[in-house]
This record gives sequence, structure tokens and C-alpha cells, in this order.
Amino acid sequence: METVTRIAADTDTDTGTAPRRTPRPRADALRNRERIVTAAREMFVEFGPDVPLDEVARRAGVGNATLYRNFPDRAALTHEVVLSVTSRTTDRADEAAAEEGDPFAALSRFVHAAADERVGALCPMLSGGFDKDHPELLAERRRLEEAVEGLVARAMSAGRLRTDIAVGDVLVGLSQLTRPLPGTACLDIDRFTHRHIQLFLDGLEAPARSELPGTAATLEVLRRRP
Amino acid sequence: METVTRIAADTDTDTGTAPRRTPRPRADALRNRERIVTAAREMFVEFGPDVPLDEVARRAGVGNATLYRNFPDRAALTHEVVLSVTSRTTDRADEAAAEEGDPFAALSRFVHAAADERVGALCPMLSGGFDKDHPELLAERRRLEEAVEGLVARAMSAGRLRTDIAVGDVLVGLSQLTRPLPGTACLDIDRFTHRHIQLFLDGLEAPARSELPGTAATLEVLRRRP
Amino acid sequence: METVTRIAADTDTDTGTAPRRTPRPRADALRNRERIVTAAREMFVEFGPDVPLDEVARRAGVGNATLYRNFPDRAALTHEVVLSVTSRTTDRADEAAAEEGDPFAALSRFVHAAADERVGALCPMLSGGFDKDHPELLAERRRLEEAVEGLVARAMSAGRLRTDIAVGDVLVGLSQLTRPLPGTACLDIDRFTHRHIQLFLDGLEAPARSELPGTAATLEVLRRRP
Amino acid sequence: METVTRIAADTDTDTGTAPRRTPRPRADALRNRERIVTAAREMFVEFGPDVPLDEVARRAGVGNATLYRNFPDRAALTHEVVLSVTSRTTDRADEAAAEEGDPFAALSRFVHAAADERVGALCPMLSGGFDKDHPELLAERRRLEEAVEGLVARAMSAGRLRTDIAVGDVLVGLSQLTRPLPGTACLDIDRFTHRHIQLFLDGLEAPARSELPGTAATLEVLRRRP
DNA sequence: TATGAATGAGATTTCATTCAT
DNA sequence: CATGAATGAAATCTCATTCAT
Repeated sequence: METVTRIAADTDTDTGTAPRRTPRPRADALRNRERIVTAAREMFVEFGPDVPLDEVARRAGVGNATLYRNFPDRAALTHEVVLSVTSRTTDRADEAAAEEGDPFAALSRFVHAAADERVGALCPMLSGGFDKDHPELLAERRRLEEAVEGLVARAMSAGRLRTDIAVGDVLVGLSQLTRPLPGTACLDIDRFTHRHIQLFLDGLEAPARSELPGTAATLEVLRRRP
Repeated sequence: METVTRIAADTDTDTGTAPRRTPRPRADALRNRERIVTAAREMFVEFGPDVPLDEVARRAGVGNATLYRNFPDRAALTHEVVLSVTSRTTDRADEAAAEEGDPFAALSRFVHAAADERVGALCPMLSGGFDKDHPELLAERRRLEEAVEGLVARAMSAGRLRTDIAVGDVLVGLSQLTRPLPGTACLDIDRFTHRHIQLFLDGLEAPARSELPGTAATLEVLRRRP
Repeated sequence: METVTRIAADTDTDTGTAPRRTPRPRADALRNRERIVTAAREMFVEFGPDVPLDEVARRAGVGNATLYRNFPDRAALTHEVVLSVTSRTTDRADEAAAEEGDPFAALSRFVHAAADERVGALCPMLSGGFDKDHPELLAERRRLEEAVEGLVARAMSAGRLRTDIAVGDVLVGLSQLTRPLPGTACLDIDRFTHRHIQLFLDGLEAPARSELPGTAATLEVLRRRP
Repeated sequence: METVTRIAADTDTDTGTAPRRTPRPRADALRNRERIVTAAREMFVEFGPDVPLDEVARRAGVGNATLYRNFPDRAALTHEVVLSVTSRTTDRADEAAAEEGDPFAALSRFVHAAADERVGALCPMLSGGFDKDHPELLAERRRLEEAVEGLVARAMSAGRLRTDIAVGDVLVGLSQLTRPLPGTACLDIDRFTHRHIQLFLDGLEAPARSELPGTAATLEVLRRRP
């Protein structure tokens, strides 16, 4: 269920033909690709989606042409980053479902973990310049929605969540609230982010919560975050 | 209590000769200035803070140089837009305080009205490229904070708001949740915005709200929105 | 023999028609024209011939449109400045001729006075963008050349000037050596200007140094240049 | 002793892995850089220091962005041109010192050669828009001053130069007299340039004209200036 | 294949000149 | 007639993308 790195059509089935002394160089290429995506994810968060690709390449420690070899244009890189973040976020949802007993605690844990994965950074990327309906992306998004669906359904059927809440509400609210501000100002905001998504979460909680059970569970979850 | 248009340095210090009552021709100029700010506000919302200024000028119906005459650089224009939105938002807060009897309804009305004023559009502009600590801006921000402070305090002392809520929580949460996505995608999101801020608002409500009184009031408020 | 301010076609012969209560406003117009030319002369010297005309208008204390009413384009203003400087320089030559007894002293006085009139500022203006052969200008230049011709001839026939010197040598050398550097750096240079033109002048002086040893060597050098 | 092309920060500090002997591909880049500097030098001479950089790029036969890659702004290009001209002028001084026997001939040769190198083109560039005190530039200027110092000292101790002459007099006079006029007019002037610097040089020559009658008169004149 | 360099298209900003009051 | 404002054309500089080594 972990994130899998995809390399287009690189099935490595050429071992049967020529002796090819060097099967190794692929390692470097793969590593480069990873580093580019990582750098892009970080810099999209830090500087927004318009960050110069040359800068991304520089941070990744590769030449710009290497970036373009791997991702023919900005759309392709954005696509990969969105895919990557979506995938990692799904992983967090699965972890939360698997490891938290309390249904609301599971949801809370997921939400805070997703914030740490910078789901919010996806928002501005969704705005333009790449194909939001690419099949690969749709599939990954579906995976995420299903995972969150599970968390929501469980919390709801345990009577812990308002019944008028949809998965989309959680995901969109979460994304918006964790959207980083480009530039250094983001740090000030960052200190409040987890507090705000918790407030949002509180709004999702089922009423007659005079005891506020979710909040206690959530605080516990927050305490365990890295 | 309404927004006041500021013209830089209109000191009229004629050194004692003729009275020179009217630097009259400004009628057009003022109108142009207004139109530029309006166009900028709209386009910052629609396309983000990096929208080409030439496009802003085009939408305002003036030549690009007219824009630059009024606002020497992007920072100056951004400054004015932030000032304008802040001011208008404060006006909404004052209206809500004056015209709504129920304290929570007043807060709700403000929050939804602020969303309509596109407070969220301020977020990405706050990230960089202009002086966030300009005195004029600080003053206006203070005015807004005071107005919202009033709304929050009233709702809180009526026992309608959780007591651990600060003005900043409202403003930041509100801003983030209403932050527009550049590009056409924003429209899809927009349909949910008021729903999401209502959810957030619900999270701020005082517990033992088994009857959910605020929600009823809010729905009423929402119904009356234009 | 003093500089006369010229206003095109402003013969003021309209006193015979309508009663026209106000024959006065012309005074202001004339004054404005003078102030523009003065400001332009100063700023051409200080910032070079590309100084923004709006700045010239500002220094003159008039609106830019007033400048353009008097001088339809930069060429027209340049023309007037060149005319003005030429005229004033001629005045200096006439004064020197009239008031100095010693022929070489007269020439010297003229040269240094011309430097103070900023003849050098004319050089870059001569380079382009206006009609160097305008009859009005030709006439004024002729006046200057004649005046300097007189100074040179007198010094030469008194045996005080090398006989291979032409008026052009004096004027061009003088102009080049006094050409100001735009920007503040000119001040450093300025301190040396009079020294340098004096050195140049010394080169023009008739020898008692009949042997001129360096010149022979130099001619040989020049002959070998590519 | 010849001009050395400088490449910024080519420190080659490979951190110990493979030897990476050849950052080879620079052959073209270097050539481009040279061509840009050459084009800039020529066009600064021909059109003045405000010539559009796009035009410089065009003359160099490269895209404008290539120019900006090599020289981030006009100041950087100006810096390089000043450096280059200074360096080449120093080379001319060294050559003259080495190859001319007669001290005054050496100085003369240098002066005329410097004119051919267009030292005068440096003048308007020195006025603004770049750091005149950059260490690299100071060093190169020092080299030039030392070289000319040598020529002057030699001529002086051979009794061929007035003893009140400083290196600065030579360099400034030379620069001013050879300063080109932007625009086509420069050609007319150009024909006289060598003649004029020769006249200037003559002024520097030691008298056998011990009496210097004009100078006394001139000093009197200067004393009376306002 | 990976790289640094090159490129053209576009964004920002300035300025000479014209217009409306 | 004088003015401030408006304008488009041009200059500076940036960046996504392509090329050559």
C-alpha cells in the first residue's frame, strides 16, 4: 500500500539481449527523478506553483535539461507531484485506519498527517496548466477518496460525525486550510494550521458532544505527531 | 463608516496666492484610479496575484501607463487592493454588528459577507512583494480586528462561542477557506465555500448546542444573501 | 551684442484691433520659455541630453504640456539650448576681445569663460536628433566662429600662437575637454577642467621652442600607425 | 602582458570524486561572451552607453537572453567593457614602453594608440550605473596608471615633459579628447582626434620655451574669474 | 544520457508625446 | 494658455523550453 515510484515504460526486461556490462546507470536516473519530484514538492509548497523550473533543478542538484528530459513540461512535473502527494496522503489515511482504534481519532490523525504531507499545496496546482482528469490521477484520487470515505463512514456510523458531511467536505476544507502561503510568511501561519484544522474538525463532530470526546482523542493524536 | 478613497499627498498647500479652490479635473482621474483598483481586486481573485498588470489595465479600460502613473509598481497596487478589501470587510463587520440582533447571527452574517468580499484573496497577496507593515495598512488591519473582536466578544459573552477562540482564529480560518483558486477551477470550489465556512463556524460554536441554535440563525442569514 | 530671446512670430502688432484688456499675460509666457531653456541647459549638462523632458519641465516649474507647447519636440528644445549656449559663448568671446589688452590673455579668458558657459555640453547634443544645419543655428555658429577667429588671428599676428592652428581646433578641443560627465562624477572632473584646457592652450602657444623635438618623433610614430 | 579573459568564479572545486578534467563545452560560450563584449565596446563607442542591449545582442549575433545570461544587467556588461578597454590600453602602454626608444615618442605612441583603443568611450560609462570602485576594476586601473606613470616619468626625467604634469592629466585629457560623439557626427570629429591629442601633447612638452609668456597672463585671467 | 548554454516570447516599467479640462 | 492625465511604443529583464556537446 506504500507509494510506488513510477517510471514510464522502464520495465527493465532487456537483460536477455546483449551482455551490456553496465546495468547500473539506471540507479542514477531513478534517483534523479526522485530528487526532482521531491524538490518540486518542497518548492511548490514554499514558493507556490510558479517557481522557476531552473530553480527546482538546481535544488534537485541536476541540470535543467535533466528535469526536462524526465518531465517534458511544467504540466508533467505538476502531474507527478500531485500524484505523489495524493499517494502519500492515501498512505497516511490507510495508516490512520489501521493503527487507530477510535474512529474519530483515526479521522483526526489522518487530517493532521495530511496537513503534514502538505495536501494544501495541491490546491494551487489544481488551478490550471495541467490535465486534472488524467486517468492516472483519477485513479489515485479515487484511492484517496475511498480511504477517506472509510474513515468518515466509520466515524459517522459510530455516531461521532454529523451525518451531513461528505468526503469532499473533509478533503476540500482540509486542503484549503493547509494551503501554504508562498514566501516566508507561511511560517507564521504554519504555527496555527493544526489548530485551525482542529477547529474545522470540531465543526464536523456530531452534536450532543457535551463531553467533547473527539477533542480529547485529537489532542492525544496531536501529541504524538513528530 | 464606509470605505474612504485615499489619494496620496493631496495636501493643497498653495503658498498663499490665489485660493485655487478646485484641483478639479481629477474627476476622471479618480474614476480611473477606482476602476484600476476594482479590476485588480477582481483579477487577483480570479487569476491570482501574479496576473499581468497589462491585463488589469485592459480590464480597467485604461492604458498600462495610466496604471503605472497611479501605482508605480505592483507592490503599490497590491497595497491599495489589500487596503480596499480590508476596509470593505470592516464595513461588513460593522453592518453585521449594527443590523443583526442575535450575536451568533451577527458573526455568521459577517463571515459569509466577508467571503463575498473575497477576503481570501488577500492571502496570497500577503505572501510577498509589498510592505505588510505599512502604517496605513496596520491601521486598517487594526480597525478590522477591532470590529471582529466586537462580534466575537459579544457572541462569546452570550455563551454562544467556545471560549478558546481568538479573533485571529476567525480571520485566518475565514481567509484560508475562502482563498480562491486561480483559474477556472475556482468556480467548482466556490459553490462549496459558504458551506465550508459554515462548517468551520459550527466548530467555533459553544457546545451543549444540542439544539444547534446557531445553525438555524445562519441558514436564515444565508438565505438573505444576494 | 547680448543674447536676444527669440519668440517665433510674436510681433505683438495686434494692438490696433480689439481693445483686449490684457496685454500682460505674455510676460508669464516669456518667463516660462526662459525658465524651460535654462532648466534644459542645466540638466543637459548635469544628466546628459537624454534627460526626461518631464523632469526638465518640473525643474522649470511648469507642466510638461507647457514645455511641449513651446517646443514641439525634443529637437526643438535642443535647438534652442544650442542656440542659447552658442550665443552666450559668443558674448564671452566679444567681452574678452573688448576687455583684455594682451592678445593671448584675451584668448585665454575666452576659453575659460566658455568652459564656464558649458560649451562642452553642446557636444553630445550635436550628435543626433536635431537639425544641425538649421539656418538660425548656422548663423549663430558663424557669429561664434567669427568672434573666435578674431581672437585667434590677433594672438597669432602678435606671434603668440602657433601658425598651424585653426579656429576649429580651438573650438573642438575646448568643447571636448569641457564636456561634462552625466551624473555626480562630473564634479571630480570639474575640478581639473580649467587646468586641462590650460594645458591644451599651452600646446597652442607659439614656441620660442622652435625646435619642437617631440613633434618630429610623434610624426614618425603616427606614420607607422595601422 | 596581454589581456586576459576573466570568467567569474570558475573555481573548479570538484569535491574529490572523479577528476572531471574538462568543463569542455565552454568553447562556444566563451566565444559568445567575447563577441558580446566586443559588440558592446563598439556600440558604446558608436551610440553611447545607453544603446539598447537587445541591439548589442543582435550585433553580437546572439539572443538577448544569452547576453543577460552572461551579464545579468547593464552594469555587469559595462563593468566588463571598462575592464576590457582598460586592460587593452595598458597593453598599448606596455608595448609603447618596450618598443620605442625615445621617451617622448613612447608617450606619444601610447597616447595615439589609446585613442585608437577608444579610451574616450570609457568617459560616459564612468558617469553612472555601475560600481566604479569594484576591486577588479581598481586593480586594472592601477595597472594602467602604473604603466602610464612609467612613460611619463621616463619622458620627464629625460627633460622632455613639463614637470608639473601628473599621470591623471594625461589620462583625463586623453580620455576627454577622444570621447566619441554618439551618432554619425562622430566621424567628422574623428578625423581631427589625433590632431587634437597631438596639440594637447604639445602642451605637455617641456619648453625650451622657458619664458612661457602666455601662462602668466592666463593665471591672471583665471584669478579674476567669478 | 546529462549538462550548460541558447533562445524567443512575454512581463515590467519608462518616456515622449497627445488630450481634456 | 496652462495643466495634469492618458497613451502606446520601446527598453529591460525573466523564464519555459530547446539545442549542442
